[in-house]
Amino acid sequence: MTIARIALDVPLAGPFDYLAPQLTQEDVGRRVVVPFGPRKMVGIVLDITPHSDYDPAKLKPIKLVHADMPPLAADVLATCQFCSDYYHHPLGQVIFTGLPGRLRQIEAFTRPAGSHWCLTEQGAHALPSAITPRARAQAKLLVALQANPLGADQAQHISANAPAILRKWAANGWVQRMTPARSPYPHAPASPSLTDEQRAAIDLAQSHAGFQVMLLHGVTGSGKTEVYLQLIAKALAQSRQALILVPEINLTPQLTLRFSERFPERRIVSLHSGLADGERADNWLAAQSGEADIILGTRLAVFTPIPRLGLIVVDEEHDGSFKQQEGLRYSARDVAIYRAHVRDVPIILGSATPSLETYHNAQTGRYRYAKLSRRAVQSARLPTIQTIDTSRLLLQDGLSDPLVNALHARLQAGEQSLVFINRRGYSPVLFCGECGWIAGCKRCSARLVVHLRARQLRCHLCGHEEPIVSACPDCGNQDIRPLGVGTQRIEAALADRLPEARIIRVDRDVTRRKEAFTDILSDIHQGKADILIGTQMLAKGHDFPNLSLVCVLNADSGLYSADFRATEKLFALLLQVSGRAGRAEIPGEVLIQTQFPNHPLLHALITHDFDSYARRLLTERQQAQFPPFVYQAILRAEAPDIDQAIAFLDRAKALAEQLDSPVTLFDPVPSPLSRLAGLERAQLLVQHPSRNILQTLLKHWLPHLHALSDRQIRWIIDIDPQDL
DNA sequence: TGATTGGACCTG
DNA sequence: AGGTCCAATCAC
Repeated sequence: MTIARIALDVPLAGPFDYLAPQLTQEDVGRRVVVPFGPRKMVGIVLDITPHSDYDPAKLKPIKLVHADMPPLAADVLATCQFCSDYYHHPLGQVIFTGLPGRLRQIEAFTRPAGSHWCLTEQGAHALPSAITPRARAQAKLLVALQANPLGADQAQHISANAPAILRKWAANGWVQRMTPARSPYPHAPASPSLTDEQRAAIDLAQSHAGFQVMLLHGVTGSGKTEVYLQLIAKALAQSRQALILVPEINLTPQLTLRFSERFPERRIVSLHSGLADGERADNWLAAQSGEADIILGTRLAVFTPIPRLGLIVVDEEHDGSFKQQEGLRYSARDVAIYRAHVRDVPIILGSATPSLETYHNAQTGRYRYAKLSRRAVQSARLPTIQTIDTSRLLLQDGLSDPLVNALHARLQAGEQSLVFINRRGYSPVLFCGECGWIAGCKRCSARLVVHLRARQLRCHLCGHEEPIVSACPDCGNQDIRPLGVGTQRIEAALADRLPEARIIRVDRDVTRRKEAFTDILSDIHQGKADILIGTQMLAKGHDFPNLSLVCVLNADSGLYSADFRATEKLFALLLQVSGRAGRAEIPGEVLIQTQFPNHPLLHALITHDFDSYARRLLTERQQAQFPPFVYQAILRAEAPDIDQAIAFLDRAKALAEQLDSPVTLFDPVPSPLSRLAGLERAQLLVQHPSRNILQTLLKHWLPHLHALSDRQIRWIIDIDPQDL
């Protein structure tokens, strides 16, 4: 008997056995269609064996073996197995989170034909005599095709009738679609001269050929990307492929452009959730087949099969978006390190503000460490950072006079300013001064945010919307006020106080339309704005050459937060926003409004001293037994009633205590946002300094929880959680 | 009375 | 997860 063990996209411990006499060991990793209960499903072959533990009489034969995709490579399956074990998620579901959606469907996938047209051999012979001299468009097309393959837009440029002509020729077999070939000896344009630090970083990265992790710690503008480019060039020269992971979709077009300028002959594909299904599958297959040399993508790209993988780069490695917050809660950065290990290739983690985990690993010598401490453009200096003490100043709509004056000065000088406030909407609270009522979301334990222009109250967590009330629903008081400031309020206040300024607001409310963000960025680059008001969106990776002043408004909430990671995140964010100021020839200035100008975080920021602040935070973490000195897992439970959730976690905790493990089990507590979209949430934190001991407990503990939870309670485990 | 809705059960 | 089966509830 030939039995195939198949992984399926179901939340069950697989795999499932099927009769598959037509398959051999070579077919491990193949895409197949199998009957599963009353339905058909796509599966991935994990193994071929002669025996099954399952009742042989109940085995069903597989229905179909797809040939539209080569088998998944062993290292991809190994990476999925690792994720399944480490994140305690069913293997089948791990494998399918890594597959592009189109390949999860039962139907076979046909890759779209190439984007370019070229002459077939037949066409090269037949066409010159087939075209009458009077058909001028056809003659011009033929001449062009004899020189080079033609893109659709190029062809259209030659003649508006080109698509019809080409279709006719294709029907005769004279032309065909293709993807333009790359020259085997690409001539990359001359790269800029390197700083000593860049040179040293490149040397260090190449000092060892196989697996090694290197942290590339470079201040904003120090030229990290140039280091990536040089290392990628080296990998490509050895006929290898490179995988580059970036935090957000927003950053991919810019980076793709920079890569394609440097490697004009190479095929660069991007992979992220913003792509159309077909394009994503096509790009994925281009990576798998080796056609693509550079694969640039967000976290999901870490699972892409890459046969000639030679280098992995994780850019902005500290960024929270590398951790998936639902389903398989993986950290793409950590999975990438595992993958690099399996493939025995180097991996570069780049950041201006490394995560404390990574920084600690670099300090202790587990990772190699290269630092770029100076900006690559000689004349560019780090911005000067100053605080404005708001504990003794009157604020108007959240703005102090010195800050408005500074904005005014830049406006006069014809330079751009950025006002950073990490809160969208008009104001975060609607408050009744009479009885203390605050507008809250009915489904979440969150406050409703005032959106003045839309005349709505919105919950930023669940999306609930309701009209703004004009009187307090509790006491009928007419005098209810918006408290606090958001981007919209700042926009209104500045429009009022600096009426001559052209102001652009950039937050999720304005960039909801698909192309909006790109349009806004291009407006900013063309100097169509004097003042930018923005949230995090503007903090990350965008160069504004004419920007010389950055103002930070509401940083204080992160200074004394209950979340132990808040200071790390705030410090990274502030350094990043500060980096927006003065990238080119203009010296930059940063102003931070704060009630706590003496906070050590702000001191470190002013002196641009990441290292001593990071070491300080690490000391605190060690004393308090927080990551990276312990490994954590959180059991999160969700139920209609908070008591049910807590009761479940209590039982779970009791069960864990019986397992006699040295891990620390904390008491179940309601989650910080305990009510979310109508369900109550609670959580149980488990931690231990040894990753192994923690994992061993989880392995023995989690399987018992299925028996413990009833239908009302949903639970998940979050390994290495980002926020508590 | 049949039609609608929810939950238990199962998948190789 | 997603389907099927079955029984309790519902509108007329």
